[in-house]
Amino acid sequence: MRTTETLLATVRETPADVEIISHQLMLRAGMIRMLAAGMYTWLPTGLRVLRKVENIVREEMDRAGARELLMSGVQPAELWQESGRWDQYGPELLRLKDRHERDFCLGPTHEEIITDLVRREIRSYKQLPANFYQIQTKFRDEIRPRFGIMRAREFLMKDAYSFHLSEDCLNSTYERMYQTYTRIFTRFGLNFRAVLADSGNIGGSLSHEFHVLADSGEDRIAFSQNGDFAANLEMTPAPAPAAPRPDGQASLATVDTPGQHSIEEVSRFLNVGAERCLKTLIVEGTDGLVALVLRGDHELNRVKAEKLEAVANPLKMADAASIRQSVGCEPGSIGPVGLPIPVIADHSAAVIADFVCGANQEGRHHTGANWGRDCAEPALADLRNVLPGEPAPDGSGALEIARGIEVGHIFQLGTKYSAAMKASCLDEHGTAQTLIMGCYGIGVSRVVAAAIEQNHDERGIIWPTAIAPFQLVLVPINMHKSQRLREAVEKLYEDLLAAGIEVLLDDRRERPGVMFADAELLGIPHRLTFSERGLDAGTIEYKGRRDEDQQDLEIGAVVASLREKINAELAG
RNA sequence: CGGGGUGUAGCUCAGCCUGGUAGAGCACUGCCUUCGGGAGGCAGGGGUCGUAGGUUCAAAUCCUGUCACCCCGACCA
Repeated sequence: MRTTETLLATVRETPADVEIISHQLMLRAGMIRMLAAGMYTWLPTGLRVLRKVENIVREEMDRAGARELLMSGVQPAELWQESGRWDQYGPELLRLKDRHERDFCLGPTHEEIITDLVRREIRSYKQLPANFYQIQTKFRDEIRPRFGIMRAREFLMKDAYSFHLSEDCLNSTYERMYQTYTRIFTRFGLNFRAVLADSGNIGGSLSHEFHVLADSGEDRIAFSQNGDFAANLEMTPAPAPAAPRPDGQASLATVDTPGQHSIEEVSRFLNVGAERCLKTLIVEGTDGLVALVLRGDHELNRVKAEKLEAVANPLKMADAASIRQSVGCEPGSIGPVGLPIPVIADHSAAVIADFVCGANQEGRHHTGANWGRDCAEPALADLRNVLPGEPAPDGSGALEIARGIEVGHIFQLGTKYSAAMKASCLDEHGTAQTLIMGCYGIGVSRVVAAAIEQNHDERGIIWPTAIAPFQLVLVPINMHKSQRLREAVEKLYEDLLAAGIEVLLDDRRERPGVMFADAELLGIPHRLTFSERGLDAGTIEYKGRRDEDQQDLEIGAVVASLREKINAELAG
């Protein structure tokens, strides 16, 4: 393709108000433009990347025996009412009425539609297992769309749904999808990890998330060095305390701590390590307020807390007014001693003796406090996030914690939808059996943003070759001044195309600096610079996007050399 | 939805406090020079200052409503 034949739309300045790097670079590289909150137009350059991602997903899904179909983006309310989700889903489901006042919604996901299709079309166990997928635009009316394409309201998703008559069969397809996802993200050329995920409220079901590792990721994942253990941080059990609680030595004292509220402040003020202080968080419970007690240097894990029976789900921190009412003091000076509400302590908070905690009076703390003596023994639970270096729960070594962007999620659904919607089929005995389902999602458009988060530098994007908008950019220097150069460039361009290389010829009458800057911003992995000088020497300059320096290649060998480099990268 | 912020040229912003003829840089158009890392000169085009109302002789500027967007909190691919 020639630059003059497309809409390059690169911009030099970073738009204001744009927070994350992938969003900035997608705007600057002319990949997307915002239409409304969380809704974007994909410009030609961006669409090329999106299609690359999409095609890899499609190839691998096909290879795994899944069949592509395409469902309507607008869905009738009846099916959602049948599954019960019309009432459950909430405002994230964008509802609309047609001219006959019939209810519809914009599809945020397609379980209802596929289940309806399958119950009509599949009648015999001989047709199973079946796995159907589509690559299609989804709409979720997010409370707060942000980060550009990363969390858009309208986004492109690959969603697959599998159907089975036995758990074993589901497990085997699930495993196949796990392998397929691993292949897909490997082919993208991204650094990723599959982790065990929260299976939510659907009892006992297995679920894995696939994360692209990037410091800007919103999720935290924990994994052991040898890779045997990998889970979302919210799902990672904290290790039990190494030693039992020692006997308390100190006696309970009350000290003035004027204006000291946070653990850091109190710990510094009293010159006591944070691990000897207790952090008391007041949350809404199922029956009044509940206190959650953690070691000062530990962090509350919301998901773990939510799973406790006594704690409201979703987790909600109590507001200052209700704390004042039931505890009689401001947040920041609260502790378990004399606290008039139920106390649940994290295991490692419960083995500390002679601890520091709030005295439930503004500006005062206790020192030398002890469980059992100064306050009741607390209920125990795992409430905290694990820390880097702590042992993995399966004994596979020390844990590392990294940030990730969730780009894929596979899930064993069981019979949640098939039971509600009466989707069954006959088994080999002629008996109707409720279908067992799995579902498998990839955020296709999010992959594009995640790839940029993981691969960029101060000059712009650095695409992995497999998903780059172009594999190669050809930059002629002062082509307008030399007919001889123009002819050589055109010839080379044709040869590269003939060799199947996706090449962008920058045929603008621009100065070299402008073309170099745009090529780097666009993140094209390979660059050839062709000048009259090189023509005389019989060479062309080559530079990889990550390279420091250029190197000269013989003109005659350029096409084969590039073909080889690109093939090697695609084979990855 | 709650809290905070911003709307002035395609983009980045100044002007607003203290009301008095709408500005700069980049981008765009034309001409000249320049030509291997985002060139320079000259000449242009382009804004009912988000929007509706109010105060005033006079509103980008003050007041009220409203809309949009951004940032911080509960969801998810």
